[in-house]
Amino acid sequence: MSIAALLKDTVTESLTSLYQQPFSDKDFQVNQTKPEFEGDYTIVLFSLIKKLKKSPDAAGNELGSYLIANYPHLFSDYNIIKGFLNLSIAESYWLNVLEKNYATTTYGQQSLKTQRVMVEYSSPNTNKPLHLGHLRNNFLGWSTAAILKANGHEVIKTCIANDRGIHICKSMVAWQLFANGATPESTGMKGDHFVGDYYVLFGVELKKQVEALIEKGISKEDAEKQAPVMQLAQQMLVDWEAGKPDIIDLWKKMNSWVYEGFDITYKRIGSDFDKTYYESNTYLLGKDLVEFGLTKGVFFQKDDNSVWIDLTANGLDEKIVQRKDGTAVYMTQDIGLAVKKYEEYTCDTSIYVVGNEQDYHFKVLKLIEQKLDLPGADGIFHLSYGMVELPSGRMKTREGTVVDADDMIDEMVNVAKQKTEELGKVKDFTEDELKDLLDTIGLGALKFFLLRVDPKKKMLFNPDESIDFHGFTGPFIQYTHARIKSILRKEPVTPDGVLREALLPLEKELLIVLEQYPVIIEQAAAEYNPSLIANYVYSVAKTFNSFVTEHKILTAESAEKKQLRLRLCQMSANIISSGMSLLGIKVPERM
RNA sequence: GGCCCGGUAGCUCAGUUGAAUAGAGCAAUUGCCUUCUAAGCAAUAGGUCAUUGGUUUGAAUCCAAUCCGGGUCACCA
Repeated sequence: MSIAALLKDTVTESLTSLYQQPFSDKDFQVNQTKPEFEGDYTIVLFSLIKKLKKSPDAAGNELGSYLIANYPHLFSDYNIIKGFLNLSIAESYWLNVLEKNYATTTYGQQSLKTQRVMVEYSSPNTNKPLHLGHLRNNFLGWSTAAILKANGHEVIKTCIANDRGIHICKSMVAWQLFANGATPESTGMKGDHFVGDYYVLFGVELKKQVEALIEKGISKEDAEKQAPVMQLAQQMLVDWEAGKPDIIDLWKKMNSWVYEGFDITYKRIGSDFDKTYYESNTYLLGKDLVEFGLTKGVFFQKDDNSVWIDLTANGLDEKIVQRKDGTAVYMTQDIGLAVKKYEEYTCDTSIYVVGNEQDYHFKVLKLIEQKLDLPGADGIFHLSYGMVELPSGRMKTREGTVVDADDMIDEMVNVAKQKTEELGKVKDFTEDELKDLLDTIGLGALKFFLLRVDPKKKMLFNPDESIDFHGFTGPFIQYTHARIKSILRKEPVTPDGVLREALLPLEKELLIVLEQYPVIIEQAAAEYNPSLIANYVYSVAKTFNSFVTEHKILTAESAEKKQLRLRLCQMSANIISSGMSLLGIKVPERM
């Protein structure tokens, strides 16, 4: 049990037996003691004084002396300052934590209620390469899945490929018009970038044609509909839905190029999926459910035959679920896909890692599933994350301000290369080892940068200031790990040494931080929030660095002290490595 | 306009189940490499926690109003 939980239980029990009336852990607060006061953990007494009708000091003294008298193995001392009961935890307790855990490599409590959880993330469009926003999505989804697994849940990672629709047809039309049969192979380009260029070309051509039409006195709105390229794209969508063989062949060919490109990127960033759904297979799903909803009276039909749901009673608007021509809209297929997912995996929770611009969509989706009384409806959870913005605002494809994922990764690895060469610490590395290290550092910097911020919040990326390698960053933590490993290579922990040495302040401080790791993992899982892990691992590295600068390990004052510190090193390295692995970040042995 | 989210140091962010003098990193200034990796450590400086009012022994945190920023309200996905 964690010290925080143990304190809550112990204080609750003590209050109950001391004052002969029931207490719960909601009657008081347990905080870590601020560094300027004596003690390790603090009980805030104010909320107790009403119930006890005593002054904070009187209650604190009674509780403090009771705790010391009854739990001598847990508490060594206490003091009271202005309504705060500061407790010093017995040294033997901390030493025991260290002795029990220094060699532990896998952390994470098995939850009492183990669930089967689906995490859908990534969800790319197959007409252009991934950008920085997708990276935040991928890292977040992957890490959330890893954190849930660490807590004992069964996790199924899924991806929905948005592989059909008018946007896909646009790049296909442009390829037909302008490519002259060029392929990724013939041009030596990565497939997703190759196709993405034609998507951009379509936009350029469309703009040209629209401007020409406007000059002839046609309204902008009409011009966009009448532009020849747009008509081609629309016709192509009709042909695709009709299954016209040459269109289907082209579609398959171009999508396969994109997937080849995605595979390279996914492999590089470590994204993987247990199951991929394709919109081309799922876009017709949900139509039966529209029928079902109509007979159930959840949906209603307008005069033009379009089908709607009225959510005004829930404070929302009316929402269309089927077009007047009977075809499915985005919402329709999502209603269907949710049911399909449940039928295939019967997950307790189904998480959608999707940007917060779709908050409304998912609110409506869940409401509809619930009103239709569909299985798994209550388990739907939209893990909504904020956009990655540039100093100029949102990234916009049309304005060419999109930060490409592959470029970003390459740049990070380049910076890693430059820094590593400057420092010249790994000159004896083989070419493969060096390449591995640079990937580890570059990607580590990028992942940490995107994961350290609360997912819910939008975040800013300034391309002019490349991602830092100092301070609150991935490389800082990786570096700390490498330094620890360097010490442990010189002298590993021996399993025998009995620890009796008194703990110095920095040793204890580190141990207190290390002890909190399991609680952090649980909390990160409960909140679906990897940034808690990132912040925590950083605090471990920071605390360790203060400790290791002040105290010698290999030339410690005594053999026992050396063993104690080696154990602290071991435990710190294990926890840093474990925490970083939950973020999908590798830690090097040397750097 | 309706609904949703946000506003904390020059910049990027923690802290938001109420609690001691609001914390980090970057940028600035200053020390520390003959001994375990200086991608490090130690220190200085930097704040009307958007504004106003309220609840409370106690408010960055809860409530109300206002101002500012973003998102969303498509027979697009």
